[in-house]
Amino acid sequence: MKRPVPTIKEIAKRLNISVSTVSRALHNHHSIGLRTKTRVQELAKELNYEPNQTAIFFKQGKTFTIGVILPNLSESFFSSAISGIEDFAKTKKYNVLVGQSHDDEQTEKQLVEAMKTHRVDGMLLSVAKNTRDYSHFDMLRKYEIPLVFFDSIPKKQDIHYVACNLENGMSNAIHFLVKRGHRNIALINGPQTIIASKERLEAYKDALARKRIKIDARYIISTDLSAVDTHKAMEELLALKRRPTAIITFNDYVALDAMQFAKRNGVVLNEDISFVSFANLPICHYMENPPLASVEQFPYEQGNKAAGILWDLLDNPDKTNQEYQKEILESKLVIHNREPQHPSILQA
Amino acid sequence: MKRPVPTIKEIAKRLNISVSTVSRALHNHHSIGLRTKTRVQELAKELNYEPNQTAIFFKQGKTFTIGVILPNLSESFFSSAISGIEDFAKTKKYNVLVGQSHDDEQTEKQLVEAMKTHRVDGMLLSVAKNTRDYSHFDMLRKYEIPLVFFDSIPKKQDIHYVACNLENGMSNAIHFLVKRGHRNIALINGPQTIIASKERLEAYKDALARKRIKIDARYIISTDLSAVDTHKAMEELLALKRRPTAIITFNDYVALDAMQFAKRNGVVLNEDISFVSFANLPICHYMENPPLASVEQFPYEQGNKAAGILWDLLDNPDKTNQEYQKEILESKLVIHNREPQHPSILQA
DNA sequence: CTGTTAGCGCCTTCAC
DNA sequence: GTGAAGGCGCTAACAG
Repeated sequence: MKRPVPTIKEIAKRLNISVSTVSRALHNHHSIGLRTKTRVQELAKELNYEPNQTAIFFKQGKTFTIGVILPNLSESFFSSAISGIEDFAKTKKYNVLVGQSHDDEQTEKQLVEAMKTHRVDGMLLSVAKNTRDYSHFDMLRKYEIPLVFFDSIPKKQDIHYVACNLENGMSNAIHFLVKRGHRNIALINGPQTIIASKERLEAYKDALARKRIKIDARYIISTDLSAVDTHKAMEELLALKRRPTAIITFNDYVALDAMQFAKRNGVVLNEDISFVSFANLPICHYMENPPLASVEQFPYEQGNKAAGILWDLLDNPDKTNQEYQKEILESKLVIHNREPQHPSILQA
Repeated sequence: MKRPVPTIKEIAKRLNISVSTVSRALHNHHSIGLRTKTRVQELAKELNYEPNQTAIFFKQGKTFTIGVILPNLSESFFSSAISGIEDFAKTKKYNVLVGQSHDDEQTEKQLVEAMKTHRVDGMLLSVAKNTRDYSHFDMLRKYEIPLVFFDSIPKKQDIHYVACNLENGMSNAIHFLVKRGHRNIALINGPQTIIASKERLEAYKDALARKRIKIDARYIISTDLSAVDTHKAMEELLALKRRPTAIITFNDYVALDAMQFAKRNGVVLNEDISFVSFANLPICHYMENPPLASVEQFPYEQGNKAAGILWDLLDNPDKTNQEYQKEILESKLVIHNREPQHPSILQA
């Protein structure tokens, strides 16, 4: 025979006072006499009273939950980002619902739908690689569910977002390489359909131009980021008469694939060809010949800021469809040293 | 001037029928005439009616949300596990709340508390490395919130859990090494305080015994899993007169640290000393000299099964404190080939 | 200072 | 086949 879960009603009955008094007493409302207040609070403690959140969610029309949809937690970029989000959410007593789109548009849409149904107060989203249609984002707007993008941003007006400007990082990267005597610098880029590739490409061109280095179209290759495609790209580059002496890759994974291929084809890594990439994965610290440097994109900070913007929107719902907040972090080139930065460990 | 969000009340008013009729019509209740049913459903569609989940949560006293607390999403083990959880949850229309304890007991407790407050229907948890006190788990039991552990299990009776039996994997590993002629096989283990270390140690001893190899205490070293501690362990091992020719490490990260140290000290990896580890990180595929093999612990499956058990408990709440469900997967040795298994890519 | 009351959206007896 | 009414737990407007 278990006692029913205590409610304010229960407390009220036991104390022969009204529920509203109990409610106010529990909230330390000033209009409640000290005597009753303490009586209520003591009984509440004694009964292990805890407000029923579902009732409060209902009443307030809020769930104190934000939804986060991102491509893939297995990428350290995103697991860092979610830490940034989580840490912010914690300070605001918000909880975090996650969903992985696995870079699939359909899955992304389903997740958006599921989270809308669950009535999250707002959402953070990093767009899946193959998402072309943005109707689910418009839908959220119609429902006035604030949405803040981070890292992977749709080509779309009037959105809130946090992203990392790659120009600076790319410019640093080129500068770094040129200073080391490189003039033949290739770029293994991602698919042309995604914004991130465009940005890299433009930054690459700009940076070379500023160094007065002529752009060679054969040095610029788009891939779908798969290992095979990267290998093909490398094959092309290695076959060139004027072989590049340095290669900048879309991200560290691509760099790994590229380097693996190069090595198998007799290239001495970072001597014959130097590599620089984007993202700065922790595993680079374990490699014998990691890319010489990576452009850091601050995932933790992006997540954290995105959550901050969302928080701001939740606070001022009117803003949601008015002023669009954009936050742009500056990327930065990180020269790799070989000392291992230990990734957080233990898996038991 | 925006219309209010449509409710069944609204629909009822417009159709001049009662809310209960609307409610039943929307649920396809048999006692509702076809005419009214379709009228209701059409209007509902037209108004874009959607039931207010928070109201339903409230009414049903459920949130259709499960909480997942794990040490660290940055470990690929856990990001796989969460995929397993997410995939299961999706089939049951459950959502997943996540929290990272960062292997800290206090954080873990706070997360448990926060999720309890949020009224998750149940929780999945992988215990933080330094958690000694289990009062938060008992607390959940008192609140009758079902809890299923996975991977990292507390030393505690009467719990539901999914774990991976390391015996098989360890036995395979030893067999693998012995077959290659090794007799001097060391173990760099984790901290003695955690169960996972104990399991490994016992399995190691058993497996050696079965091979009739005498156990040398100097071959067994406990570390706190940090890089420095691993390096120290390696130093000790390398200093032995009878140097080990093979080393089994607690996990891949430890293996990486150990190998890095060994290499710097002139050891030719996997020739002078062969390495075998636990976990099978994807990055191993990119290494020039990865551990020869890893004991796979099936994180996706563990997460998936744990979610399944939780689902079962949610369905039969009486079970929660009665039959304790334990699911034990068999670990398996995976011989590394060098072909890259591409980790899911893109970060833009 | 405290109590009364209404109502959030939905579901579910119970009654017609 | 349909409607009326009550209630889930909590808050807040209004009334003393």
